[in-house]
Amino acid sequence: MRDAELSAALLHWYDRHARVMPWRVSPQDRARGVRPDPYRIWLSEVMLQQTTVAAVRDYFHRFTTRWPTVADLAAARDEDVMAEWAGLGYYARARNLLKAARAVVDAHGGVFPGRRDGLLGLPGIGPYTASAVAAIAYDEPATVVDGNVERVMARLYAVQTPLPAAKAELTALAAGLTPDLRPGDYAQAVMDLGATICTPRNPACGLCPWNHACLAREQGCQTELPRKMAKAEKPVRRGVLWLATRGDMILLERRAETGLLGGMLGFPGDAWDGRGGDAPAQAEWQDIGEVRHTFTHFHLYLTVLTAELPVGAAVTRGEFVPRDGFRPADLPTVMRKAYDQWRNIVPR
DNA sequence: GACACGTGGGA
DNA sequence: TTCCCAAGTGT
Repeated sequence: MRDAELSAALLHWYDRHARVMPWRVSPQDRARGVRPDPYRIWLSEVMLQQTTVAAVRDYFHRFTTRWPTVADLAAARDEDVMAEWAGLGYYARARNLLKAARAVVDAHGGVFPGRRDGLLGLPGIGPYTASAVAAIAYDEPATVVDGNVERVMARLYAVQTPLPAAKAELTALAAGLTPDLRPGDYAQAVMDLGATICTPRNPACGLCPWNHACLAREQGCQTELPRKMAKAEKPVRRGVLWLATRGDMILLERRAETGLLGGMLGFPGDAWDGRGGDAPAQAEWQDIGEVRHTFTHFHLYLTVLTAELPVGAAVTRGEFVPRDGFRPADLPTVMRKAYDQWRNIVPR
């Protein structure tokens, strides 16, 4: 099949099998002239970076309910946005989301750049997201290349080069298939194909609209593609978290703007590098057990220390807040694990 | 190119 | 339990 025939076959498949998502305009509605809201497309695409649709759904609903437009989001307080993002991970996304929203309001009059090149200039928008928003929201024939597309192209053309070296080749192959007609539907279609049919394990080749053109299937190597460079083993790191109370108050500390969990709320801790650190106060710290958490690039074993501080005690870090004035859900997951540990051991 | 950067779910 | 990974970006 020629490229144009492949694209047409995929769009035909998408017309019947498009997944329903809160931010998506169905191919049927789109054919009737319904346009997606660029704000919602952008927000969903940022949330979906390295994150599953299932994990994003509730966050997307809460964000769009609380901040229905980019102007609403631009006017939000940083701490509110970070709290709403808590648990979704990759917190630089939330920080960049706010920067981009404010840039759109301040520099673009509240209107998103209408082309891929303009979108690329916004914080948190890279090659993938710029293409996705341009294609889906503005029907620009931009080529989306995410993990799904890389996998689909590697199989369709039996590319044996391992990732990430194969990235440029896979991008070129994907670009060759991108149609001028319905590029927004096509972008979503090729990603849906990768997410539901051309899956990493056990691809459903029997249901694939491209199965007769697929070189990997012809060669029987589809489950081995795309090849990837072996990943380095995750090191183990250890550290402590100090969970202090004073009556009905609990000690919280806002983390530095950059780096791990940047900008998020948490409990004071050491640097988690085995070199120790300064406790927020002199006290008889009690060990209430270990919390385990795995980040992208290391395993973390945390010792949770707790103490009830007297009213006059000097506190050098963080801020006491009323326990009923903060929600554990505002914490990143590793901090929430420590909080849960404390709740289970020190009830009430 | 390499590495930092989260999380939860599935095999 | 452990590993892999899911609609990537910034440095």
